[in-house]
Amino acid sequence: MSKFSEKVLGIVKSVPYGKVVSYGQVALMAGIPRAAIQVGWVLHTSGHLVPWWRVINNSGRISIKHPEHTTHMQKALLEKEGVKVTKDFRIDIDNYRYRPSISEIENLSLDPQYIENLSEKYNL
DNA sequence: ATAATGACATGTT
DNA sequence: TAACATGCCATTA
Repeated sequence: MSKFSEKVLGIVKSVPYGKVVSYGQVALMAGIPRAAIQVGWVLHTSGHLVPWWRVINNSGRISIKHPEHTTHMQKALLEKEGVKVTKDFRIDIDNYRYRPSISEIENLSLDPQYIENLSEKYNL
């Protein structure tokens, strides 16, 4: 298990009930800004340990390629937490996005430039 | 070591 | 809004 995987799992675990994050945001918080797809890989392989359904893509959609069940299951899981998901799997991500606190960001021991990126991109 | 694969992001049509 | 192209990097073959 790589450090990247451990960080990703830790971050996803810290996403509170009823909130969501984007793959890109998780990647950035893990210290590798453009590794969004690797976040997906980690969740795919080790996702049973963490609230993977709170991770969606940055356009506010559930874009899991896996046919059938998983997308519907994710929709159901999110709705159970009070997150509105439309029939075509759209989510108001700005409204539901998890914005980590300063202390949580410091916990990740990120480079200062990444912290700046975070606040710029996601309006922390 | 190289090449292919992916639960993605971003910018351009 | 959607579709396409390119960039990215951990993992696997």
